[in-house]
Amino acid sequence: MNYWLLKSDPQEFSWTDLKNSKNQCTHWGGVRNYQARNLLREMKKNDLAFFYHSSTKPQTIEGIVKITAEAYPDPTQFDRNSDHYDPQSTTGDPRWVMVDIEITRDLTAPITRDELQNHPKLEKIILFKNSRLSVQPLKAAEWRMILAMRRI
DNA sequence: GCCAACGTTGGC
DNA sequence: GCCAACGTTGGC
Repeated sequence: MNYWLLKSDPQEFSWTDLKNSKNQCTHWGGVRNYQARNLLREMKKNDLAFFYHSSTKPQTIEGIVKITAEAYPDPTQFDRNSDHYDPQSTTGDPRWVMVDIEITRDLTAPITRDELQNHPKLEKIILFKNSRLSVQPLKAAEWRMILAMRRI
């Protein structure tokens, strides 16, 4: 079992959008960064991830999702009309992938970036090293410490 | 709002 | 293959 943090700009796709999606499930893709792509490929079914709102104030962990489908080609890379269109990617050798996620639980309240930063033992998480990375792995211990910030 | 950091692109 | 230039993101 692996643990992750997935960043989403709520103006593009928010936790509320996910809640309102059919079966509270969605494709999670549009990633066009190799490091993030490689991490997506490492995801296993039933891995858990925090859903994190980026590019907003305050930035927050909104809830927990489960990986329901492992990496498969992201169709938007072949769609000329998509913002994520990549003319250099081919169906024979697709460059970008997505996974499927589904809500497993809400938090009692969102956890802000400030709260994470003030936690004495979370200074090593990737969020504070490379805050721009849109898919971030978390150690099991880190995951538990973050969860413990909300008694759920 | 500014600017540093990051990742990508392109000229050579 | 190097590195300058560029666009974007995010910390402050």
